[in-house]
Amino acid sequence: MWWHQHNLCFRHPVEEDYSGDLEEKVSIAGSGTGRGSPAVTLVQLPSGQTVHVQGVIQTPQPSVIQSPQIQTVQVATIAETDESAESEGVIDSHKRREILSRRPSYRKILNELSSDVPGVPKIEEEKSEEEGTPPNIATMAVPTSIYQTSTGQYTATGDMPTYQIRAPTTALPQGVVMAASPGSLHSPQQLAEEATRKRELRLMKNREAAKECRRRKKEYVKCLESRVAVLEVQNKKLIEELETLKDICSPKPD
DNA sequence: ACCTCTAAACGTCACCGAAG
DNA sequence: CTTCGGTGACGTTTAGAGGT
Repeated sequence: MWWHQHNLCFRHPVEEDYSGDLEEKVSIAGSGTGRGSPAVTLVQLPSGQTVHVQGVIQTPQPSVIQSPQIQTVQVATIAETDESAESEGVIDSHKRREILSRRPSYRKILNELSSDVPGVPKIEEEKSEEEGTPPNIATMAVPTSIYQTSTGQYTATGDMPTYQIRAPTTALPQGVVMAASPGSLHSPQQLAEEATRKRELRLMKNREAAKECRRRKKEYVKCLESRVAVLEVQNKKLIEELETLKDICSPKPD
């Protein structure tokens, strides 16, 4: 399973897709300066996006590798629970299954990443315009008329593609949802209407959820790309440092 | 101008876990 | 148990690039 791979092997489809060519595509604009200088490095991602990597590389202890390694930690945790499961029984096996079977949401993963890497932006809990709206049927049926995509573009829901327009015309007008109490439904026709209404509502919500999910996924992928770029630079600097130390420490031939 | 290909975005369905 | 939100999978549409 996808998430199994993510946990146990530190492999991730996204990483698999991107890490390979990043090695070639990531270009380092202002390559690392000497030790001690304020190493501000511009890293260009394959997408053209540039990343400043200063904050990440500057660690309190310059010679110690401090990679977040979130996945490794997860593996260790799982291993521990595996051992204790023998003594603790069913409860832990349930938990284990939970960990293994269900992949955390992109928001969770990215937020974990961002807590380890200062340069990584957090995904907002909710979009600001949604925050103010109470969980009330009448208001939540209104899709945002304009929202900003992850690429910074603004999309109006008004200019929908044709296949969206031909969505069932029985859909209620946006923002208006009939509040029919179950007790007031008698005839089969009313029941059918109620079922249709519920279906339309569910579809609409799922539509929005899918959009949001894709947005988060894109953000997550971007985050991983930046992280890869950052780690590449960090790696390069460490190699350079190692070479320098080797030069210093190697016995000189007489 | 017209195809053909491809990447990106979308809508829907099915499934799962969390919450009530 | 039911409801709801998140997400993978799948099929569809669209826009843009490249070839004829």
